[in-house]
Amino acid sequence: MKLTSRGRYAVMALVDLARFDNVNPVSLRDISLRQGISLDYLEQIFSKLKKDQIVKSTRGTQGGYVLSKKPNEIKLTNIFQAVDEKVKTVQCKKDSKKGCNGKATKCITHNLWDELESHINSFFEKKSLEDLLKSNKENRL
Amino acid sequence: MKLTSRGRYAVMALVDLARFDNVNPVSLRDISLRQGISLDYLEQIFSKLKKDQIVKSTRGTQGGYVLSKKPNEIKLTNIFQAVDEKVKTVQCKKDSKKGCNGKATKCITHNLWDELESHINSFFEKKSLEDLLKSNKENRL
DNA sequence: TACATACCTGACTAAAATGGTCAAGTATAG
DNA sequence: CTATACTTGACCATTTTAGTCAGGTATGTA
Repeated sequence: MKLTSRGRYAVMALVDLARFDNVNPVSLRDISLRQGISLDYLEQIFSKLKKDQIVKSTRGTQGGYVLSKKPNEIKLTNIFQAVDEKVKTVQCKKDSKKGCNGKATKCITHNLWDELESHINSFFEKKSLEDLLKSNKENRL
Repeated sequence: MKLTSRGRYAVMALVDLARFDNVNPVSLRDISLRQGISLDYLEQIFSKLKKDQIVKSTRGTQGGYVLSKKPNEIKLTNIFQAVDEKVKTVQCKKDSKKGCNGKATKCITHNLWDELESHINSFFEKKSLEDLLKSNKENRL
């Protein structure tokens, strides 16, 4: 089980964005330079973030991205969901041949993964962008 | 972020094993048939479990595997560790070019992943094979 | 002793996911 | 009208996953 770097980049970029969008929109180019993430890759990620209305965009010179909500309203769940970084443990739906179809007869460990999933998600649901900003006040890059 | 099926199979197989090893060793062939997991794949998995002393093996006719500890002494952490199913969130060690080398200058989200990791691991450390056996008493396959 | 059973080992592979790059746009501020 | 910056979609190399396959080796039983 591992986290992909897409999810990590998304969070890094948004924290960066939250720090700098006070006045003007922030360009991906700036984020790319500051965080060391490929510009092209950032564009992919932000198109997803936009589709889920986590950020808004302005085109043209001086354009860029802005958060569409307040930092404390953006939870990690939202971010991960947007970039397809979902916590998926079991996919028993397909294995219907061997008893686990998610309905009547569950495989022996089915409940376990359900529990795990909600355990992880509860972590993501509590943490907001604001929390990350705060914990970075001291430990500033 | 997802769990691989190797980890899932390992847990399924061990629960199965725990249920049937009261008298004789359990052959992988039986587990394979009951759980619908390829025998060859099971062998790979059990060689790892054996290396970490979670199971013991007996060769020859009537041979098979037995747990080397009591079900309540086998935590999920142990199982996952054995089959290389480790929770790894960030690998910042290599990205040393951009500030995060895990030491002095951490990347903005470094602490976050550390927190996440221990949150997940605490779940795995609490759950033992015995817990799974119990919760399967009612919900028996 | 032979043979079937079951563990043991390592090489190999198809398919999917990951982590990007590249190319060709479109919109807009100045 | 031009530079900037978002937008879209195709493409690709590498790695990981989830196995398969082909050989073993050990051992209880007949």
